[in-house]
This record gives sequence, C-alpha cells and structure tokens, in this order.
Amino acid sequence: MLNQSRHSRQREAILALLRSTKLHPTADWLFSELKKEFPNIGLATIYRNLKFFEEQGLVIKIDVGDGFDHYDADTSDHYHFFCDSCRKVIDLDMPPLQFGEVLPDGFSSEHHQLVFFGKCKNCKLELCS
Amino acid sequence: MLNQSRHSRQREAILALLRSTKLHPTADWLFSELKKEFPNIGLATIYRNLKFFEEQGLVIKIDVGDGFDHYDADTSDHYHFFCDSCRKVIDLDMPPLQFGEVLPDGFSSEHHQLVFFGKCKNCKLELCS
DNA sequence: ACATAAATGATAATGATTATCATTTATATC
DNA sequence: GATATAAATGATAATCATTATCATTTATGT
Ligand SMILES: [Mn+2]
Ligand SMILES: [Mn+2]
Ligand SMILES: [Zn+2]
Ligand SMILES: [Zn+2]
Repeated sequence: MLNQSRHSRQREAILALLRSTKLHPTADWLFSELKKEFPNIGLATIYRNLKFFEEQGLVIKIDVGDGFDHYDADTSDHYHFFCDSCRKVIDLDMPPLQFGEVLPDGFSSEHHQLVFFGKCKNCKLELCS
Repeated sequence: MLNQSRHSRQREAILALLRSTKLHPTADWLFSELKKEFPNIGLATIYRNLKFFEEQGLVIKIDVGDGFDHYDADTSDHYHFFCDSCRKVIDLDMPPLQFGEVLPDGFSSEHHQLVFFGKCKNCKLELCS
C-alpha cells in the first residue's frame, strides 16, 4: 500500500533553495539555479513541486501582476513591495492588518493580499546618477 | 498634422460598456457582449483599446490572480473582493488606507493594491443548500 | 474630394504554465 | 538483497490569455 509522497533529491533541493532566499523566486529562476546541481533537471519538475509545496502549505504563491508566479517559503502573514523598476519582490516589515467590519454583509474572508508598488531604494538612487 | 487619437464607434462602445457595469469584466467578456452590436469586431480591438484606456487613465487593470486581466472604469481609490467560488470581482466600500512609515528607508510608493479572498454572500448561501 | 495616418479585423506569434507519457527511482514487502 | 508497486522525473507537446503583424478600412484636417 503505497499512497504517500516520496522523497527525491530534486524535491529536497527545490525546497531548500526556496528556504535559503528572500528573493521570492520564479519557477525559471529556480530552474536556472538548480541546473548547477542537477544538470538534467526538467522545468516541469520545478512546477510540479511548487504546486506540491503550495498544497502542503509549505510555500505561498505571490502574484504581483508581472506575468510570473513568485514563490515564498515564508508562510507567515506579511506583505510585499514590488519595484516597478527592477521588478523585485521585497518583504515588508509591517504587522498584519486587522479588518473588522469592512466586508459586505454575508461575505467572509480569511485571507487578503496587500502589495505596494513603487521604486525601491536602489532604483531611486540609480535614477539620480 | 495628424498626431492624435481618433474616434471610432468600437472604442466608444467599449468604454461605454465598461462604464455601465460593476462586473470588472475581462477582455473576453467585453468581446462577447460587443459582438451583439458589432458582429465583426475583433478581439484585438478589445485588447488594444483596453491598453489605450489604461494609458489614458480612463480605466484601471485589476489582477486578482485568476489568470485574467479585469478592467474597471471606476478609477477612484477602492479595494476589491475576489470570490474563490464564483470568481467574481466585487467592489468594497472601504476608505483608502493611509500608510505612514511602513515602507523601508528610501522606498517610495504612490500605489498599493489590496484584495480580499473568500466567499461572497451568494456562494455562501448556495453551499448550505 | 483628397491625403494622411489612426483604427480595425484577421491571423500568427509569444510565453508562462499545464498535461502527457515513457522511463527512472523510492520504498514497502518478501 | 531481489522484487513489486506506484510516485517522481525529464522530455515534450498542448494550452490559452495576451501581444504583434499587416493588409484594409475609416476618421479627420485640408
Ligand atoms: Mn515574502
Ligand atoms: Mn472596482
Ligand atoms: Zn528596484
Ligand atoms: Zn461567489
């Protein structure tokens, strides 16, 4: 009776890489990085495992509207900043907002997403040079 | 010297339709509706004009992560609710949040997006039947 | 009416993500 | 350790919303 998930070196490496970075990587970035250790790894393996981790609650998917899904191994409640210039996704150190009675009657929400758009520190400095 | 945008019945109809609804339509929804009045209209015309309106500041694009771009002729500051069940985008009647010193030093943001996820009133009722 | 270029409609191309499938591999059992 | 089973992989094709291309139509100033 085998009905469980199995271990694989690729799966382990993908999760380890996600946990080692604060860059909120895309599938393609993970693919490029992991090819150094697994030259034969397939892009489909990245996508499959990202979906697997998301279903297991080990990572969250972040959509900032740039056409790429970003992934984050930090599953705690936190918000993000997206730099319109360098297109980096950056963590914000900001307490989760509490919304009491803002939803219409009969609605319920256990989850919300807040993204700030603008220019990060580096990009603002470079624009002045 | 012609270097301006011109009038077209299609462009006028697209904007009028967007202004007449609170459904936050997708390009494909607009396409289906407008074919009633313009049987020969092309989907590219919808996309072209949506981009045009967005650049003119007449509409805003909303990305709730469902794989479709939604459009809204209400350009005032407001937030949205996305129903995970019926996948509708619904306006929230909620004052714009003011964020004082939440961004890291050197960062600036003139725009943020807040989306709540959950079940709308209709979908919650239907689940109990 | 004419000239010009913007707008359209048809169609192909793009590109991130997902699906398919033959092969490999992890793991429980003998 | 061998074996059986199904999960996981890698290669590849398919999907599908959106964008690009281009010949034709159309709006608008003269
Ligand atoms: Mn994060
Ligand atoms: Mn709205
Ligand atoms: Zn930046
Ligand atoms: Zn609903």
